Amino acid sequence: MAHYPIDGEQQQPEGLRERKRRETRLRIAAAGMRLFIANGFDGTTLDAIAKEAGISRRTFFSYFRSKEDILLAWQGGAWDALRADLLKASPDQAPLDVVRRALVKNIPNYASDKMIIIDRLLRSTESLRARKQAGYENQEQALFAALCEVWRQPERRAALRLVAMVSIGAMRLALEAWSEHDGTRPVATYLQEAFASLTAEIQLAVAGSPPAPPTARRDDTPDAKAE
Amino acid sequence: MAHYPIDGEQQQPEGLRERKRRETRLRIAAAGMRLFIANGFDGTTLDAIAKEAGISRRTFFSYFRSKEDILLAWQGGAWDALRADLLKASPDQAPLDVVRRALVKNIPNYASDKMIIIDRLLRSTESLRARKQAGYENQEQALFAALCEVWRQPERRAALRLVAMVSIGAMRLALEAWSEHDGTRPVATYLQEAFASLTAEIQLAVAGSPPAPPTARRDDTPDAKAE
DNA sequence: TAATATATTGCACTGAGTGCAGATAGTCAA
DNA sequence: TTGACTATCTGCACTCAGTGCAATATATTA
Repeated sequence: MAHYPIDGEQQQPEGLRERKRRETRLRIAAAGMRLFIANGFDGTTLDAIAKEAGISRRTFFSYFRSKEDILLAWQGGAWDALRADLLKASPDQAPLDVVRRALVKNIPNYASDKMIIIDRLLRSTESLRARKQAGYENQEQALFAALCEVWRQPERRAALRLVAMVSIGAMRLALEAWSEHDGTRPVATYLQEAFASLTAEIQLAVAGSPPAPPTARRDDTPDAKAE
Repeated sequence: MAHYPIDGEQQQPEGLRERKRRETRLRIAAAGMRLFIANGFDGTTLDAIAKEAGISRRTFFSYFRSKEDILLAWQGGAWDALRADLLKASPDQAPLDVVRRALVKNIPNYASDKMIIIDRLLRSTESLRARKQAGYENQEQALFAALCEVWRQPERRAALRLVAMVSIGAMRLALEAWSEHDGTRPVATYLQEAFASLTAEIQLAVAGSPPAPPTARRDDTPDAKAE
């Protein structure tokens, strides 16, 4: 749940202890990254990272829970700005529109230069790929929670859950396409296209479907009767 | 990619070797499941599983690549029927409608009795949760591939990708809700509601949005200019 | 039955992650 | 500045997942 950004500024006067701790964390993250890029994720041992960062192997685990966490720590950051934008919205607007606008505005923060490198590393191992996916699910939950703060009617919760799913999904596909093209076009373009394409497909489905009231329909076979 | 089902029948006359191999695999999977349920996933060692299944620890790895794979092997199965239904569809129909119908018809196969138990185990550990998520992404890819076989126009690929994302996402949320309520209502209900709710939200967004041609719009800020 | 292919096993190894206890260093009050 | 107090760092020993290798056992086929 805690999202430990790599660098986070604080306003309280900071003791020496806290400063060193922050610096050490940063140093470990940087060392890990350097080694991952040089030798790959699996080719980098914790001993190597600890040595590079100038700490003992044991101490590593008081900063990161696992080797994978180093990589994941480089991912956070843009969420706070996004969340702030969402909370500014009025509940009169359509949730999906609000999220779309907020995402389009903030997605460049997600898609920085190093993101492509991190992304490549995240693809290198099965368990990392899995964790990356899980990260999207966490963002979905966070987005859902934020939406619930704006649209407070309990009867809309299910719909908001869907909106969160669709939005994070669109973002994921946009980032995927962007990363695949090495960031030649801006991410926001892919994202806009995704939302537009989604709308088009839904309207196509509504048009081609039997007269469809906005509530659940009862055609098709609701129970398992397959062959 | 290979989806090793727990039990798969074959038509070729089966040698003794193959039969024993199949039986052993099944025995390991069952032993693992029994122990996971009794002692939890983390509380079950490979030694224990090997002993329970009557094999050596080393042999385990010639049947499963990891402890987690045991759990994931219990998940496959329903995909083939779903795929067959999809390939029957005509390209004149709306993709999203086709997928919705196919999913509603086949989802009971996904949501069997033991699924709830497996699901509970999959939630127990972070890395398992991550793998479960990754599983959905694989299904998304598989669904996308199937859709591309029916709607062959290359210019629709992006839209089909979106349809796959939305559909698997809706399925995921439906299964989640179903599992959370211990399967009291049929899964198909949740799924229908998800699709209906999704359609409603999109139409809400289209209605409240500035006059929106079906292609990407140019309002909002397409490039990084945030604060 | 003999020759060959494949499965099983034990052994030794690497590497991630944890518990514990002692050393080290920052903090704060007198 | 000193001296308690507390958080952090470290080494050590341990568990467990997973792998490479070579020897053995079992199935297949001629």
